[in-house]
Amino acid sequence: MTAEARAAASPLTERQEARRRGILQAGAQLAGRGGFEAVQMREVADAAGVALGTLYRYFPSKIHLLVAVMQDQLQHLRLTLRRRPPAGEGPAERVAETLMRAFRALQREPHLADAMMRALTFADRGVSPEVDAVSRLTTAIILDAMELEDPTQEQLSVVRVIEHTWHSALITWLSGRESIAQVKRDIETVCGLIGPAADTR
Amino acid sequence: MTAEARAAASPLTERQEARRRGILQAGAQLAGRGGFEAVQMREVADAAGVALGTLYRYFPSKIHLLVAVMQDQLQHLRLTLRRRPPAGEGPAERVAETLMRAFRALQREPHLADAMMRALTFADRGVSPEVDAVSRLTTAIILDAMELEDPTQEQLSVVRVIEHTWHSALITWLSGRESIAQVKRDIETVCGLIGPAADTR
DNA sequence: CGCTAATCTAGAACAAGTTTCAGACTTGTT
DNA sequence: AACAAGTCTGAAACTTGTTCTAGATTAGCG
Repeated sequence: MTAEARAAASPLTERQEARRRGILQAGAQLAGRGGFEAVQMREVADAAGVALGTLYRYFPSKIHLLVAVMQDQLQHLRLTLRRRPPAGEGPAERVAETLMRAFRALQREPHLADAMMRALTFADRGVSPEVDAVSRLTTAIILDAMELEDPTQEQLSVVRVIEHTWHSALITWLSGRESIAQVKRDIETVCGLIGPAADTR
Repeated sequence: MTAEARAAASPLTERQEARRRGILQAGAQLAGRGGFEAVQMREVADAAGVALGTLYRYFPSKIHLLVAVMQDQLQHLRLTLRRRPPAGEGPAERVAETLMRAFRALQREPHLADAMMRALTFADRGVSPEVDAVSRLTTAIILDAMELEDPTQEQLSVVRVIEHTWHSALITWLSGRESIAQVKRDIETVCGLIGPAADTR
């Protein structure tokens, strides 16, 4: 548990922490079974052994819940990547490899991916802080892969464009309008923006 | 045969065409006033002077309706662009100019933009044909700006990446997590993929 | 321990998207 | 003109996200 979470909201007790985790797990499980629409708040509450009102105290909407699930998944991904970092030669290759690894993980759980991505892009201003946390995590993962400490404005814009492409390509794939091969190509294409070697000229 | 297949096959009568336009206009008007959530199907039906069941016969869901509104807007945009094409020197400049013009138009109607974009990215497989039509229109607008007749696979992937960036940057702007200036920079950055003039690599 | 405030539960209630249905109206055909 | 098929209306019903309430439970504290 981070110090920020403690500072932002009043710290959760042990049982509350357990409840929160149970809710997240129930949500992820239902999402994995049937995607966004299968995550029904009454069922989540049931599966987590918690009253509906309590669920809403922890996560003020279905979108909040699914964005939190996504944050959870990204944290796992980041740890996995720390243990086995991408092995490409340049930053562009490493970012592409990182995203393709994430993509393959999502392909194994397309329903979960559907629920998370739909929630993320449908989120309105009321969920901005949470969506922003997800976005910062994604940025951090990409910057990790680039092995960049101190990005310039241009590099940050490139990273944003990569994130945009990543999100939108996933959505397009999930709705059946783009193939796995096309997503792969899109990722490789956008990674071309990173440039083959930033400081050779 | 499905209802859609029939609708696509058999042309609408005059009155039906008028009803359809009335519904689209009512939808766009409500969307312009209060965004996605302000488009309530009962109100749309009311404003269009049509029964709820009829509204659902023309547009089988709120998402379908808003995606159709978007298609309508894109068709207008394309005509406008035909009349006054972008004047940049290279394809990259012209695409950026085109997208920035569209962006400025959306800034004038942020609520409408919200309703259309949220519908577009939230659409599931059941709306794929309609979303695909919007996507093809967008692609056509970009290819128009590039003045490209016969794009290669690589060029098509670049166009897809531009579209992804365009959609996702708009969503991010609409939810208040990215500024107008950042969206502009993202557009210019991704247009860098088009390559300055003739590619020499 | 005993008190107070916060939290949790069960369940009803509400809101908006969607479905359904019986009856009225249009349209095209003979 | 008369009929059959399809379309539209008005209204109720159903679904699922969200809110609300009254009472039970828990946590922190003197």
